[in-house]
Amino acid sequence: MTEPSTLKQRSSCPLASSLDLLGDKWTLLIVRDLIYFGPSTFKKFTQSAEHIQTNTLTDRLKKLEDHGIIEKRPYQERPVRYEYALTDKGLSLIPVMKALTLWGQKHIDATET
Amino acid sequence: MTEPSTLKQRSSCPLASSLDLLGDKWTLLIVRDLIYFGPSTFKKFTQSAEHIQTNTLTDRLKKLEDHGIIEKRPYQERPVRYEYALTDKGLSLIPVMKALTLWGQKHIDATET
DNA sequence: AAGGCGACTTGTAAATCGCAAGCGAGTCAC
DNA sequence: GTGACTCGCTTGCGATTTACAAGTCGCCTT
Repeated sequence: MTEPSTLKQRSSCPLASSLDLLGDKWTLLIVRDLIYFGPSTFKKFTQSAEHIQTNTLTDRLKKLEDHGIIEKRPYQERPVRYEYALTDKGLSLIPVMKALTLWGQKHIDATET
Repeated sequence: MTEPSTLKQRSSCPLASSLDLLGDKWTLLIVRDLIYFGPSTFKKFTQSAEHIQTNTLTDRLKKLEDHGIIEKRPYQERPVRYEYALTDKGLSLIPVMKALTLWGQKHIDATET
């Protein structure tokens, strides 16, 4: 058992605090998959176009779960299989995702919707 | 002279591409300072609450400039002093910042506006 | 009994980061 | 005209994080 991760906040600025939690190249991609395709498994995440590595995925899933953005639940027994799904807190990230997606479409070349 | 940085895109997803450019803990904080306080100098960036290191700052300023989000310009001669300011492309990040700031205010403790 | 699958864990090398220190051009005080 | 000071960086180095590859464990299928 690993201990739950606490958020190291660099300042009391809400933007900085958001970045402390979400500010990396992978976290929001996991959220994206959950928004677009619904609940997903460990395996499915690794098969998305960007090919996240398994150790990074483990780390991000744990962080997201520790902060109540996703929840992990078994969806079958024998064999136990898990899926990850967005919580309400996770769903509230949709506006953030939308803003970033729109900006990317408008300002970065070679993007498709 | 260092060569201009090109954007390494992991996929054609606009969200992923945005994260390729903006997805780290520092880049958007630089943009925040520019939005809140207007054009700023190298020194002033290092004095913000989160205390960015100078080598990281140099790297991010260059990246932002290379991608047309900020521009560097001398604001005085003798001695030459530089300031960094948002371009139109940079200003178009305001909705992204707003979304992230709102989310932080609502969902992360110990944040102040 | 052999092999496969899902969900991770481990090992290692490479890249990035934080922190401290130094540098070079220009200015000012004396 | 020499020493101190400021701004805008650059350099060195150890620590943390990441990428890539491989291995593990429990369960299931054949």
